[in-house]
Amino acid sequence: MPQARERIQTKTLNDRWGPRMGRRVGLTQETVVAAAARIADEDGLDAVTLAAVAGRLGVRSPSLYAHVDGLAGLRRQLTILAATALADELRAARHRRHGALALHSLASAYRSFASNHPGWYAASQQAVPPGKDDALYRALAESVLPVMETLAEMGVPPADLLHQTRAVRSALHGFVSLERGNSFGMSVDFDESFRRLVELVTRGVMGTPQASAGSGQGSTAATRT
Amino acid sequence: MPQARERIQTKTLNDRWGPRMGRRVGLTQETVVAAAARIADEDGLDAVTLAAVAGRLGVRSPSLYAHVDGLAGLRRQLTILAATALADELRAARHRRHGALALHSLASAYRSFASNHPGWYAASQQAVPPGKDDALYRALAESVLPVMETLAEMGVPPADLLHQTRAVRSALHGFVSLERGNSFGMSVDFDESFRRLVELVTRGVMGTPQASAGSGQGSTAATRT
DNA sequence: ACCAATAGATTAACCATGTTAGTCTAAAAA
DNA sequence: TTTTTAGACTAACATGGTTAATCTATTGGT
Repeated sequence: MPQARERIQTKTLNDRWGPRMGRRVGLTQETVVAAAARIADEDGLDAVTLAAVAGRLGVRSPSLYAHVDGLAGLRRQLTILAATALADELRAARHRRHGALALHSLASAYRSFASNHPGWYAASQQAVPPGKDDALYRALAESVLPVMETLAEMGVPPADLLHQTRAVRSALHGFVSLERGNSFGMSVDFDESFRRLVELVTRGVMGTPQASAGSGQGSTAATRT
Repeated sequence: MPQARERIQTKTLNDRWGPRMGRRVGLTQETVVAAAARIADEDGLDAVTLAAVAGRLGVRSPSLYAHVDGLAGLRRQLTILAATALADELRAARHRRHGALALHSLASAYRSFASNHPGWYAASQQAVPPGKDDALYRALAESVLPVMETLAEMGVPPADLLHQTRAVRSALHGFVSLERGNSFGMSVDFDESFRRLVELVTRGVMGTPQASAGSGQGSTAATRT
């Protein structure tokens, strides 16, 4: 039986087969990133490891490399997904609202997103690696756009738009980041603090007494600020 | 030569001695944390690993356990060191200044600290683990105190102090975090943006039109807000 | 000066994670 | 049906954290 013998020979090199060695299990990039996203929200962004994702999908870690470019690639995809989700929420919050009300709604949605999806929020606010990565930058820009549009619609002059957008983002991200990081001692009245912060920022944005005649870009195309 | 033989025998159990096995090298907790601090600033907070610290000190990783409680303990110590350093800077910035000028100086020092010591800043703003850790909390509270004192001296009523302190911290941390994380697209005019943000916040804090008669704590003892 | 105890370094070993290389086979394509 | 390929796998290695057991220079007592 040369054939049987050969089979045995080839198998002996590698004879501890699982029940479905080589069985395709139907992973896609979306599946993998979705699993990572669930882990991020449930166990924190730091718990997003290839091992954990593979474990949840019933697969071994190296299998993920067929769908995702290692851990770095997976985290990048997760950032894109998270930024896109945040952008959607912010857009929806702004929908059909105007002026200060739009800004308040936006701020509220921002904080809620971080509360409902802490892992996604963390992913969406990760340090941006240098080098141009179009898809990543576009997704991040999308999440900033609603802020900029709201301010523009509130009458912030183009020359101030960039600075004011940065101010609003700073306030929102700062508060949410400190709150999520448990960095406010004494756990009282976070809601009230946030309400006041948003009002402070709203007043500051609507006042806009300084213009300094800078060169403002007229359009609000998807550009990161 | 029985003596020589015995030496050889005892050595054969373990014959790959480095040139100074067991030689005490004079490590202390301070030395170890200082090495970690240098690495944090030079290569980023994520580069602070036991292996890296040990490597810099010319020592093997397990040796660090005599001085520091594992990686978690090391990072905790680093946070304390960083928060203390930040507190010192903020205190100095406030020194002999009053009103809006004090706040501007404080804000400037805050941003400079993050710029000069990115690793320390990151360490000082880490998510705070739950459970009471007195030394850690005290160090973090120290770094917040100058903000609170400045606002109190500017005339913010006690009932508003906690909220306003949170607002200022949010704005500062948010801006610095986004700036450090390369999250502001188009690298123009960060200084101008920061200047405006600080002025916006200053106006908002000095206005303080809402008081809502909350129960303010009269003293500004070292309490985290 | 000697001796015992200790502090602080070491190696060894183990676990988890990321990654690459090579293998195998079910599924897709020819 | 045969061939090719995509997608799973094991094996092997690197890096990092951690514990245990060991050794010895230092320290402190006699």
